[in-house]
Amino acid sequence: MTAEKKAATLGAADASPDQDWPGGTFKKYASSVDVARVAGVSQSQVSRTFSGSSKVSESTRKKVLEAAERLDYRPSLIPRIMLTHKSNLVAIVVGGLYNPFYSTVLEEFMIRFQAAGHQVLLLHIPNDHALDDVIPKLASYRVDAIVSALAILSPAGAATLAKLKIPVIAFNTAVNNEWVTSVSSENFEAGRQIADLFIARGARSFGFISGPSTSPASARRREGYEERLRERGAGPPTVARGDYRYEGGFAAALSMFSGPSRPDALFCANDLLAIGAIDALRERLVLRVPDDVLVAGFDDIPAASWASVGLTTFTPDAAAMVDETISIVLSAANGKPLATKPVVVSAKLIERGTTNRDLRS
Amino acid sequence: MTAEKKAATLGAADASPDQDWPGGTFKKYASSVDVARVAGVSQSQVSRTFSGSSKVSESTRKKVLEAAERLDYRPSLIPRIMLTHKSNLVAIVVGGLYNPFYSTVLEEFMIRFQAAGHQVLLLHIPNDHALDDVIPKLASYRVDAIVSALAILSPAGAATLAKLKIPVIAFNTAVNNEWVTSVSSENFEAGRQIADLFIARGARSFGFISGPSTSPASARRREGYEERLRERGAGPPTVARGDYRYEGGFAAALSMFSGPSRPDALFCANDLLAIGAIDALRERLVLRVPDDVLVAGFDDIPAASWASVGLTTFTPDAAAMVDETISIVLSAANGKPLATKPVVVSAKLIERGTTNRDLRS
DNA sequence: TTGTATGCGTTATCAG
DNA sequence: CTGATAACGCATACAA
Repeated sequence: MTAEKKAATLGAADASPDQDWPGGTFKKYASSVDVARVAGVSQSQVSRTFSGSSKVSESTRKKVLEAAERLDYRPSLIPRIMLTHKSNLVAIVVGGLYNPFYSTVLEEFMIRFQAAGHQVLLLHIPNDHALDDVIPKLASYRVDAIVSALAILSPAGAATLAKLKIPVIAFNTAVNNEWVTSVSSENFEAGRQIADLFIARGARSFGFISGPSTSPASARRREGYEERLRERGAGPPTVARGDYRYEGGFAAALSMFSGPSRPDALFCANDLLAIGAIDALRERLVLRVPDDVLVAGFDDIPAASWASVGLTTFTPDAAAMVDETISIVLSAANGKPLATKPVVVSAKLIERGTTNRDLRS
Repeated sequence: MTAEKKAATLGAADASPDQDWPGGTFKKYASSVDVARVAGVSQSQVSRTFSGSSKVSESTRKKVLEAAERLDYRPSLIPRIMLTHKSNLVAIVVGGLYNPFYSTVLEEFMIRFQAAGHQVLLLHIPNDHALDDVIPKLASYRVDAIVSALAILSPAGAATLAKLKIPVIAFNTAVNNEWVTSVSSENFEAGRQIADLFIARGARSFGFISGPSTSPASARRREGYEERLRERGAGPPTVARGDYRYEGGFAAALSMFSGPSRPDALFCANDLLAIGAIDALRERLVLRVPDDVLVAGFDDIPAASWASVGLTTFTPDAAAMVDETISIVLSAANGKPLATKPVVVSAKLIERGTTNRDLRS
């Protein structure tokens, strides 16, 4: 009876399998069964024609292709996911796309994943706390792997992710556990390097504008900076807290330079903060950069190399980081266990005009 | 026999349904059947417990939840897609995330779609030509709708998309057809407004730096600008072609001001171009902005309001555009036909220091 | 309230 | 080379 009914239904569908019906029923997609009927072959042959692997006679192939064309048939990937337990879906979790560093990296990821035959499921997490909201989605769509491109990912957040038993690659945050591997840039060493540069350029007193208090990257950069300053016999830096945004850098610089200690070198946890600080210095405090204050950032966002900015900063080897991440994801997606050792990519110091008058355009 | 075998398999799985097996077999996710067995109830009851709608006795419910917890069970959405023909997946197709305008909009979309219970499948298209590569993916994952946030979408590209018979919303590009609706900002009128502003600020000769030649938005902005200049009795603007990027604006300004005609007002098709042009003017040509040249852009990206930039520009009402897009997508996802009339949202002129000395910080 | 049976659109296996 | 048929994991109509 069911077969009967189906035959009738599809008899009608033959002519127009994806149109409105009198009753309002709407058959959106033709299935391989529909195509098979129109082509006069078995459903298996349709499947084989489209999967390409098996061999199908030329005549059958032609019939199938014609029917498929007529019916606008597109094979669905959904059933395949059920069979193979692989969705070919990779989740990328992002926080602040306002930071050009992350949007650039995201774009790079998309391009690379697409090239590798994976699709990207994009998720947004405003803060670590909201992680719980997206966890269910991640599992429900059976994503093969998760890339966390969050500026902030706490160990607790990482633990939550690990419960999913889906491989997680933490991009730019050095957290690790059984299911979480990290790919991040060298932060501590960068802090040390910039301290040396500042001193070489003649600075005597130092400042630091941090990211959010919960950012491990910001903390590491600061630690390296402070350690090296200590080693070189300089006093500890004055510290103000920013939020990784332009406005935060602007405000932090304003308050820092309204205080008693006015550093003559300022390291900021990222470029947006640094640009905000420079603007506060130049436009509001009428201080000259680099003549009165040296400034450096981290990320090498496009604006850092604008002629009007010329910001000394660190270029994380984003290409290498993306490469590493992709290869980890691909092997994880192939079922191989995660290599648990964290990957650390070095960041290269780029000196521009904000620490060197000779480099001003 | 099959049942026999399955029982055996799952007998083992009971204890550890998602662990490595001696043979290397790996059962990643527990299914509702597994949970049912452990809980000692039928699979239907598990389904009912998790769908929430039907009524399940408290005792059954508790047994199911306990078993699910033990097995780390997460219902899969995949079968549901097969049943309902709705994936709850919305594809967002992006091109240049290097433009902060688009990355900001993308972030807004993600937040809104997630709140509405949809997931975002992100696709990248470097150029209109590459559209064909992603079309199959779009159909294969049975996305409910497609949002095209491409800076450039040709009518031909739109036609290609339409063949999918999936509702498409073209964001910021005014192309339309049976399956493609557009939500874009008012471009022509903006061009007219900026012409008036330039004239009011005393400009006599005019320039325009365009986006890529294929960008309809750029073309419309230019048309409005030229029309109004003509109406006001000014000569036609000198035109140079950029590419929507900082570097393009920089180079275009350089070449334009090396030529015979040096405009004293310059309208750029977007903010990145404008900022590049300003830097070329100030840093390389030693011209003052706004004293020697007035400059305006379009998009109101964050950098436009930086103290060091202070760019006069147009704010597209991005929130309203996203709102409109979301509501179209949601109704389309509910099976309603597309309302085919294009939506146009006005953009608001924001005057800052690059056209007005009094507004310099 | 609970259990049984069926279908969704593929791929894979196994006979012809 | 081709065609049946059995899964995959869930939702749901139907029977109990």
